[in-house]
Formats: sequence, structure tokens, C-alpha cells
Amino acid sequence: MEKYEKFGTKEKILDSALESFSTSGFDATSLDVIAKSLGVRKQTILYHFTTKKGLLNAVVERAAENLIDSIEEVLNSDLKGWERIEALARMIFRLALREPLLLGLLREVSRPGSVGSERLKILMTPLMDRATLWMQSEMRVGRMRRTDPRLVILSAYSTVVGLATEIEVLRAAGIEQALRPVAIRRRELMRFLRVSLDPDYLQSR
Amino acid sequence: MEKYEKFGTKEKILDSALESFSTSGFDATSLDVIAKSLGVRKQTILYHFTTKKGLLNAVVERAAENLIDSIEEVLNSDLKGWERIEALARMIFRLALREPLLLGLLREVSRPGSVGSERLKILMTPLMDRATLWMQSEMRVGRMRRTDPRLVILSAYSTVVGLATEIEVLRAAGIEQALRPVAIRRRELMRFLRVSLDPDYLQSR
DNA sequence: CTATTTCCTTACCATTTGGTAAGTTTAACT
DNA sequence: AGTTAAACTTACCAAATGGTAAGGAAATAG
Repeated sequence: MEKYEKFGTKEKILDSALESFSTSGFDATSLDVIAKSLGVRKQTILYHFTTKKGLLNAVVERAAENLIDSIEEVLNSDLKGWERIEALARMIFRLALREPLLLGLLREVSRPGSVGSERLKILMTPLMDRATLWMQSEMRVGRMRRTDPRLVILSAYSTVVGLATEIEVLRAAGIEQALRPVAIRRRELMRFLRVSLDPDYLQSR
Repeated sequence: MEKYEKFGTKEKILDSALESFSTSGFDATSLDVIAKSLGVRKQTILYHFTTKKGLLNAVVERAAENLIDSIEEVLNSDLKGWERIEALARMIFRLALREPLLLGLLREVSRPGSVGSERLKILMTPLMDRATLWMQSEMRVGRMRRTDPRLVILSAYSTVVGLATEIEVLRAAGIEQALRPVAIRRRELMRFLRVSLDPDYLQSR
């Protein structure tokens, strides 16, 4: 019987759980199945995370760290106004493509009332507040059009989440080269953001 | 003990199941709970639908009938080319607003691999084929730009499904007046369709 | 070498789940 | 009235699930 490799059991559990949660959903995920797939007993999982919900929270948390790090990177750049937003959007789409499981998890956890949606809310609220404040200050100095920041942010958010559905649906329909729709979505989101926020953007009504 | 009302038990089961499936999901839905909420025994449900999956299929089927009827109505109108598409899009958004549970169900059932996704596929395929054929013929006579019809249709589809997420997320964030985002989405979808399909539409690149 | 903590296992359990089998009641038909 | 079929119920059950309790191995510390 081989002994425990360098990347600890805990990490492997998280990986496997992410996969299962994001593709099959929380309820359809069985601790026994995860354990078996790792050649480990269910109680090992419960030892590390005490409860199934705890496991989900840990998965969400790790994913959020991943995301927040990437966001931080953009925020620490010296991009201003519109360019900053554009960079953020690009970053998120890049991340979504590189790490599709994150999208699936986001989708799973986004349904209000679902287990883990509270956790998501807790993690997102600071980001949301920060973004809101920044946008408001940008609006004050006229670098941004005046609108409801929350509405814009949440719409952008749900565009990204919706992307998960789209990619999966297209793949299920046998359309493998799914990059084009993603690019289209990104363009759409950009336009939406531009129309909503960029004061220098000429509007066609 | 009151006796069975005019709208039979079967219909009431379907109503309740639709509600539960579309808000809590398939796995999180328990037959016992549905039964209890209707003041009926679980075996009554199984008598009418033999299995849980059968119940889901019946729910999906009824919802699809609902949808297909509405589609049929538009298709039987004498609208041509672009106007026809616009009418379809309007109809779907109207339906989605009037019957939010349908959106939730669609969302639940859209995830590939989910129980009921096969059924959805079976129901959608004829519609899809019909739409594809029509679009191809429109393309041949030059009333529509040449693109991949499936891609366009599926993108439109996932926009609508994504709407379910968006509405729920906004509501969870306490934004009640959720009509504006819906209108925005519809405009976006229209523009997407127009850009993809309308040969007379001036493109800005 | 011993004590302790970390990590993981065996054993067990209460509950819930979808589902089967076999009535029982109600309505419909003849 | 008697037969039949439909609609529901009571009685059960096997399987799976998340979780508790307690103990064993293995590394680490003293």
C-alpha cells in the first residue's frame, strides 16, 4: 500500500470535491464516492472538514482565494478608469477559461438558498463594497457615468456565471470549438459596461 | 376530510413538483415532502408517475408544452425574416416573466448530465431542427446572414437560461425592481441576434 | 524512550430516500 | 347488485447518506 504523497490528502480531497460539486452539484455529491475515488475512507474527509457543508465552504473559500488573488493583481496595477474595468473583465474571462471548474462551482453556489450561497455572499461582500466605493468615487470626479453600481456589478457577475451554462450547453450539443461564443460574450459584457459606465462613449439610441 | 377538488391530484402534484424542482433542484426535492405538502401519501405520487425521474420528465414535458404552444403561436403568424425572430424573443421574455418557475426548471435541467437533460434534449431537438432549417432557407434567399444556426440558437438559449440566475441573484441582493436588468438582457439579445443575422444591419467594427 | 499530536481507519448508527407489494376505498359500467 | 377499474393508503424495505465514537499507526517533541 503506497504511502501519502507530497501533496497532502487534504488538497486532494479539495480537488476532487471541487470537481464533483461543480459538475454534479452539492446534493448529488457523496462523500463516500469522493473518498473511494481517492482510495481513502470517508471519515478522513470528515476529519479534515468535519461536515459536508464544511467541505463545500472550504472548496468555495479556496476558489475565492484564487479569484481574489487575480483581482488584487489587477487592482494593484496603475490602470485608471475605464481601462481598469476592461482589465478586470479580461482577467475574469481568462480565469474562467483556464479553470472551468471554478465557473461550475460559481454556478452551483449562485442559486440563492443553495448550501454555500451564504458563504459566497460573505466572501463577495467585501469585494462588492470595495468596487462600489471605487465606482462612486469615480462617478464623483466625472470619470464614470452615474448609475447604480450594484446593478452593474451584479449584471456583470451573472453574465460570467451564465457563461458556465453556455459553455456546457454548447459542449453538450457537440460544439467543441466553444471559444467563439466566449469571445462574443466578452465583447457583449464590455459593451454593456462601456455603455453603463464610460462617460466618453457615444451612445446610439 | 375534504374530497378531491376539480383540479385533480395529478395536476397538483405537477404544480408542487415544478415549484420544488425549479427552486431547490432535483436532488434536493423529496417525494415525501411534496406529498406532505399536498396532504397525500408519497405512494400517490408514485402511482401517477411510477418514479421520481418520471415525475421530473412529466414536469418538463408539461412546461415544454407550455413553451411550444407559445412558439407555435408566433410561428403561425405571417411575420417574416427579422421581425419573426424579434417576435419570438419578445414572446420568450414575456413568458419568462410571467412564469418564473419555468426559467428555474430550465436552469436546473440545462446542466448536461443532470437527470432530465436527456428529456429536454429530446423535446428541444425537433424545435431546433425546425429553426435550423428555416434559418438555412432564409440564408439561401439572402434574407439572413450566413452563420452557424445552431451556435446562434444555443447562445440565445443560454442567454435566457442565464436570465434565471440573474433574476435570482438580484433578488437575493435585495434589488426587487428586477425589471430593468431583464429589459437590458432582452435588448442585448436582440442586438446579438441582429448582428448575427440581419443582413441589413450596419455593423460597427 | 516516552508522550503527544496528527492523520487516518474500523465499527456503528439514525435517518432519509426512492421504491415494492398488497390492500382498501371510490367511482364507473353492465 | 355485482364486477371492474382507477385512485390512494398502509406496511415494509434495501440502500445510501452524513455523522459519531473510539482506536490504531506514524511522525514529532521532550
